[in-house]
Amino acid sequence: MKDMIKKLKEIGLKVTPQRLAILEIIKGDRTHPSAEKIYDRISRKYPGLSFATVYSTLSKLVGVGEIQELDIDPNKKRFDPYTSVHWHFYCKTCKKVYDVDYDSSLTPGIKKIGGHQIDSIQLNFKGVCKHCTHK
Amino acid sequence: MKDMIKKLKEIGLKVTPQRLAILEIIKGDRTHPSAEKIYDRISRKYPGLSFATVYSTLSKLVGVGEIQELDIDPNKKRFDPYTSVHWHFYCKTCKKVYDVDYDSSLTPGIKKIGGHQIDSIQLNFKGVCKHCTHK
DNA sequence: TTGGATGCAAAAGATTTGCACTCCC
DNA sequence: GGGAGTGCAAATCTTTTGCATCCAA
Repeated sequence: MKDMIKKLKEIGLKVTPQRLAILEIIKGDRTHPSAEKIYDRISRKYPGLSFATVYSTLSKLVGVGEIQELDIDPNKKRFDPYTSVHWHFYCKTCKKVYDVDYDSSLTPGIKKIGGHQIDSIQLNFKGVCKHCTHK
Repeated sequence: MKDMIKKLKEIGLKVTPQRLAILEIIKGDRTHPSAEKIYDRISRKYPGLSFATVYSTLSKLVGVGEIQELDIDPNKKRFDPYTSVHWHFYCKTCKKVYDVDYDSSLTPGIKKIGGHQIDSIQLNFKGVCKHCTHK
C-alpha cells in the first residue's frame, strides 16, 4: 500500500482510493486483464466505481510506462503490469494471454527501424495453447 | 481479374462482384487498410455494398490465409494482403502502418513456444514515424 | 433449385465524452 | 479554494447478427 502511494506520487498523480485499488489489483496480476476484468474485480470491493475512472487511470498508467497496453487480443485491449522484457502468446480458443520468454537476439536496443523512431516493441505469438490442445 | 476469379474458386468461395471488388482493392494495397477504409474505397464504385459483406469476406479471406489480420492498431483491425514474412511499424501520430524488414534470426520455423502451438507471429514496432518526426 | 451471399438495420461490445459533483493537495 | 478526479449516462466507434431477398453454381 505504501508502495502504491509512493508510486502515484512519483508519477505525479493524485492519490485516490480508486487509483490505489486499481494499482493494487493489477500489480501482481499475471492474467493480462482487460479493462472490464479490472473493473469487475475492483467493483466487488468498491461498489460505485465507474468505468470512466478505470479507463482514465489505466490510460494514465500506460502513459507513464507503469503498465503496458497489449495489442494481441483482437477484441479488446489487455494490460500488463510486468514491464521487463518478455513476449506474449494468445490462445485463440480460450483467449488467455501467456507470458513467453523467447531469446531471439531480438532488439537488444534498436531505437530506429526504417528511419522510424521506436518507442515499444511487441512480439506476439498466436495459436492454441497447450491446455486447449489437450482437450 | 482472371486471377481473382481463380483465387476465389481455389478457396472454395462463390464468385460475386462484391468479392471480386474487395480482392481487387486490397491486393496491391500497401496501406494496411481497415475494414472501413476498404468499404469506403469500394462503395465509390459499388454503391449499395454493405459493411456486412465486407466484414464477412475479409473474415473468410483471413480464415484461408489469403490475407492477414494485424493486431497493431489499438483502435481497429487492419488488414494486410502481403503474406510473405515481414513486420510492421505503427505510427502513434499519423496512425499509418509501415512494413519493415527486420532480420532478427527470429522464428525461422519455430512451431511451439512454452508448449503452445504457434499459428502465426507478429512483430510490432510502435513509435513516431520519420515523416511525423520531421514536422 | 438451393444453399450460400448480400443488404439493411438493429444489436452488441469496447471505449470515450460531457457535465455536475467531489475531494485531494 | 482550485483544479484534478470521479460517477453516471449518453454518445461514439467498430464489429456482429438476424432476417428477408437474391443469385451463382
